[in-house]
Amino acid sequence: MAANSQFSMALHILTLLARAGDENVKSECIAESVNTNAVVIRRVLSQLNHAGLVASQTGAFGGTRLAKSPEKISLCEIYNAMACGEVFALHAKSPNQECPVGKNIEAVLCDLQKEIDRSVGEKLGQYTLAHIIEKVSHN
Amino acid sequence: MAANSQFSMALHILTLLARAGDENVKSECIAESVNTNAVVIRRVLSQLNHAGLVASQTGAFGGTRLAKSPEKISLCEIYNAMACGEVFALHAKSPNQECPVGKNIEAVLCDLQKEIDRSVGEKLGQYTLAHIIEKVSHN
DNA sequence: TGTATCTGTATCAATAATGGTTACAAATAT
DNA sequence: ATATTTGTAACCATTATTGATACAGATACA
Repeated sequence: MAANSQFSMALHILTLLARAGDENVKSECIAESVNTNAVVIRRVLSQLNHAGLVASQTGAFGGTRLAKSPEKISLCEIYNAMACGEVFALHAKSPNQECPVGKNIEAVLCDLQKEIDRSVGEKLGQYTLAHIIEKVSHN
Repeated sequence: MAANSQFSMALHILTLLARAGDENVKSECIAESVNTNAVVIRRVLSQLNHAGLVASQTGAFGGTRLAKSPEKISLCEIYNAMACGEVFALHAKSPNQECPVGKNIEAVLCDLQKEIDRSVGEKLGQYTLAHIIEKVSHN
């Protein structure tokens, strides 16, 4: 497949967990809603775990639940947890350093990239998981 | 290769064209500065052509030059010309429509995606090619 | 203690996107 | 006419994502 849909999956998963409250939710159960394989879900959950957004338990009656309340989880946190990368990529191979443009363009692009990424983070930071849950419930 | 660096290449190319003024620049010449193949450059130029940002001439002494002054080319126009897609992707496969979350999450994500993309466009729209040229020259 | 259950992760296959390369038709200046 | 240059098609290599199987380790419970 092509484009990275992990952020979308993460929002879907977190919405499901929020609705389950304190209950542990199994990856198999989440996979049914997302319509994919349970391992794909566990891979996303692993990243959300490391970011401290969810808590998982192994063993019988194990599963995953939210580690923070939905109001305290910003979409920016989720986006960063998934390490989705940047809005645009820099040159694949370094440009010709003997050309005045080639020599300087990388630094300029890098600054621009950081600014755009920061802008996306700020925009995402305006919303929390609670907002998403509310919109999903109102449709 | 992995990430899409066409927007970076486009900015590099347009900066080179701006410096050449009225002169036609050959794809081979641009390729040397970008450190890639001339066909890769012509592929990017083709998109910039369709967007009306550059004008190309075939034949001997042909090449490409800017179609508008750098002050009148916003980074948003360039970004859109490259059709780089979206900041994040929606679900690869449609979620389970029998699940209340699966049924509604797609529309919510689609709205969010549009809002984030619009935000990126606005941020990029704050700059023009002239800004990039100036920064490249000042380093 | 033994069993069933569930996570975490390694591994492999399938698909798709990007970039690099060669090739060649069409256009154009001289 | 000839040389030059663009515009594309076609193909390959590399890489990222997703999907799937397998299994070790953890855990609840009888």
